[in-house]
Amino acid sequence: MAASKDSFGLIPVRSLATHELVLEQIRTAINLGRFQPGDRLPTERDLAEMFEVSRTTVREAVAVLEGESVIEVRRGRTGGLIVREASLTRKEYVQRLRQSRAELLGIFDLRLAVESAAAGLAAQRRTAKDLARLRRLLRAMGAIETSARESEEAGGPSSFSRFRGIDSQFHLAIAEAARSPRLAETIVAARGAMFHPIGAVFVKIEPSAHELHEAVVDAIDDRDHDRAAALMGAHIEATRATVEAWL
Amino acid sequence: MAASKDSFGLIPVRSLATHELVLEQIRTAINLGRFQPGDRLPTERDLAEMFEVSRTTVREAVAVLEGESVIEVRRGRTGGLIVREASLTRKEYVQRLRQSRAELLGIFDLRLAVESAAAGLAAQRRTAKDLARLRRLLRAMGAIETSARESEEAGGPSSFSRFRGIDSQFHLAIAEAARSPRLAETIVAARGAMFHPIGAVFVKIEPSAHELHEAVVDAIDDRDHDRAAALMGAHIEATRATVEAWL
Amino acid sequence: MAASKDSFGLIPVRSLATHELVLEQIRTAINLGRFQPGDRLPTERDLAEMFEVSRTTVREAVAVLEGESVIEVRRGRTGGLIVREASLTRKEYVQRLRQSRAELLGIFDLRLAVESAAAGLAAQRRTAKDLARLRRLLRAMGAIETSARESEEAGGPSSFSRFRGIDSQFHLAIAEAARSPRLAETIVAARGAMFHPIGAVFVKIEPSAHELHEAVVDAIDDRDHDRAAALMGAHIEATRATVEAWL
Amino acid sequence: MAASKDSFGLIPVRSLATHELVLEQIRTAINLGRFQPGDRLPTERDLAEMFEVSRTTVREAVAVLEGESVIEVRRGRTGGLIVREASLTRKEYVQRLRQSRAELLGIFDLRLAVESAAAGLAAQRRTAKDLARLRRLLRAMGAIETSARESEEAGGPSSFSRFRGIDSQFHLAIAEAARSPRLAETIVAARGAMFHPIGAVFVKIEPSAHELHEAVVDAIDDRDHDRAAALMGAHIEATRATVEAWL
DNA sequence: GTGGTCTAGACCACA
DNA sequence: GTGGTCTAGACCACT
Repeated sequence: MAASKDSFGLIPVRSLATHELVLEQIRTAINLGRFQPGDRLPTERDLAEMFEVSRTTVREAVAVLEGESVIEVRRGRTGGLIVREASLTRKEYVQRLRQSRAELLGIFDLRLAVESAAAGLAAQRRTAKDLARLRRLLRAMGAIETSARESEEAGGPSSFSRFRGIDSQFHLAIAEAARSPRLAETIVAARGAMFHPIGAVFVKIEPSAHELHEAVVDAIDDRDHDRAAALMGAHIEATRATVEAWL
Repeated sequence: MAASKDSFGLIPVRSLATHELVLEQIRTAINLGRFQPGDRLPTERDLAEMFEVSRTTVREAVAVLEGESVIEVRRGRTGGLIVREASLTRKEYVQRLRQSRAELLGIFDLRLAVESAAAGLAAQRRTAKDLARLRRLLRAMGAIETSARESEEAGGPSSFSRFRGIDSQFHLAIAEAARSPRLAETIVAARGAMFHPIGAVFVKIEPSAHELHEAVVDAIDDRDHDRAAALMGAHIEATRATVEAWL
Repeated sequence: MAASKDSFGLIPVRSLATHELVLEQIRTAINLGRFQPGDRLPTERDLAEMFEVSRTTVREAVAVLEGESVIEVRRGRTGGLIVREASLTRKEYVQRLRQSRAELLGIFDLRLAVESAAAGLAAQRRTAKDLARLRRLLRAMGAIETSARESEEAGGPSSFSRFRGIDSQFHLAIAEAARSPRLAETIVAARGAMFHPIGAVFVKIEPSAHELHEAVVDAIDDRDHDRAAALMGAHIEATRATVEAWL
Repeated sequence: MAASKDSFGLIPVRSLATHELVLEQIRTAINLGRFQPGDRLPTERDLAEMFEVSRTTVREAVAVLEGESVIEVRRGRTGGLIVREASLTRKEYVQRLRQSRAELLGIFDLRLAVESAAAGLAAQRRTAKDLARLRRLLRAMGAIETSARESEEAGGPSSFSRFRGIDSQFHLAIAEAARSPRLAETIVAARGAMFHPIGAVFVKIEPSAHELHEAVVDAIDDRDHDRAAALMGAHIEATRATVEAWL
């Protein structure tokens, strides 16, 4: 990125093959919790249609994910592409995370910038519908947290996983309420990048998360730009601290 | 961006050919003023090395830029790839800008977020060397502005063009001082996107720009995170206002 | 051609790029009817082998032909390079022909010289096999003419197109029977040049053509040099008259 | 030229480098006698201008000709590119000719076709000026023949060489009088090809040549198409017979 | 098994 | 020592 005197900021390019793009989208969707362990992905035929590519290309991506044990391919009438439970232990994950520590913490600089800004803009530009959606997502997360606390181990990882899915939806809903496609796009990319080294890891729900989520939504409700931005910033800083503590 | 219920946020992919990536990098470098009208780009062989691609691939990109009259190709020992003067009149530019008005203003949401954050982080993380570089760039911009004011027409567009080149260096220097590669990358992308619909247009230097630049650097000098971020925000808002006024 | 005193007959040279040579051969083969509308050209790999050039070079020629809508490029296993129907109306063709009237009529001087000579030599040098081939081609042309007359519109342009293909084969078969490579080469070049301004135009079959074709073959059968040459001359003069009438 | 069933008449291409084209033009001009032994070629600078190429390219061609001892490069004020005497003995030439016997005789088929046709057309289309030029060339050839006969060896090869130069001019003058650029072009190419394997060989002047030349011009003068064509045909057949006798 | 793209290296024409 | 062109081989996306 540095514009060193001789290179004029021109840096090596690498063209991503179509199946790599498909792979990344599916992988990110799983990492963001849009597909939960046990869920079935759309059929290859549908995926090909969504991505506007041929089935061959989808199959190449699917083959990689199967090779990584991220999904399981079941044949026959009841078959399909099934998302598997994350197979690494938490210890193994932390191991992997440490290897991309700098990268991971760096991403928080970006998230802090764009998600705070998005929360601020959302406070100014949100519609009643946006607000209703945020409240609905808050309730859903609350329910998961409660049930998780009650049966400490019962749902275990699975409840974390569901939490992460809804958490992602929540952050993206704020990005949408900010009515700024570029900003939203950057947020998605940053979140995707954050989960990339992690995979669909089970994340301990940090205690403050739910409270801060609610506070952000209240600020957005009040159309208070600065408070919304500040609270979102605090939330992300708290997450950064939690992650940093693991490493 | 919207994760509509059925599509799970999966969107059509389009693999960018290597030569398209090369094209965009060269185009952006010109738009950011890293190459001025009359400048020679690196030779095709050097570009190929920088991008880590074959000369063939570079040539495909070069052919497009030549077709668009962005560069001129001269043969022989004294030849090379020469950046041409922007050929559109200001009126024609404004015309074109209007067609991408929404896109253009949307980019400012992103710039505001990431460049303010970068300025804030720069205040915390900058080295003495970063500071010296910023001061140097400020002086260079001051000199251009002074000479431009004195001889209203003399340097004309050319002085604007040089100004834009240094202005870009200034903003990127702040991004670097923030020590956050992801943030810097996003800033480069946002600035590149901003100039995309514009091309290497000559831009009226807004009066407040120089003062705000200096104020930002002073805040960075003082290691004052919030003031640096706020002033950078003000600068970008002022630029947005200027652009909006044209449209 | 004039050897003006000062220039010693030395004229500017222009090196034809390999892909231009490839282009002209393919274009000429289509114009001569060796490939009919709807036909598939050999694959790019096969063309490269035939021309003894790299696929890259073939592709440059293919790109031009696609740009001119002479061929259509279809991808995938069932794809290939498909010759398209000529898209101009007859009126448009005549328009274009008029612009190269002098060039076109001039070519007939050359055709008259070389094709008459070839017919004469063929009468002297032909083998039984040559003769059988000529008779076979005569029958094929007769069949097309008959069917075209019966169903005035049915086959329409398509029957003209097939006729032209076989007509070309007929004339080249005589050139081959003359056992003179230089002469044959010149005949091919002249016929190619003749069709160049025309493209794969549909040509009204002139009434006398078939009779004269038969008479020429009879003379060749009889080993009558002068009669063969004279009849071929008459045939070409008749064609010239037909073309001249359009202009 | 055979359109073998599988190859569709498509044959290997070979792109001629610019310096090869230059080389061939200079070589042919020498072979046709446009430049005589001892003559100076135009300067490299002038040749570059005539051919519309750079001096470098001319120099490459010149280097080859020098390497073949066809010309001699003299430096300094009195220098230039000097055409040398043919250095092979007649025996060596005949040796070389035999190797291209078939090629050589084949060329006569083409010459017979196009030069007879040109003579015929010249009879129809010649102007008074064309005629005067032909008569002038006849006289020049007559003068050389007379002087050559008188001093059998004196001028020796040199008088043959001059004869060949004027003979070429004569045949090309007829081609021009035929007012058919394509035909003229083919004649030049055929004559160039004929001399190619020979080089600037000294040719025994065949006895009948002068008489037939005169007879052809008389026929052209009388506007007698058929007689002109027939006599030119006879002349070329006689030349073919002479050449065949050597082989 | 087609066309679409890329690579690494080479030679040429030009100034 | 620049851009212009070609080669031989490879992998990819599509049908």
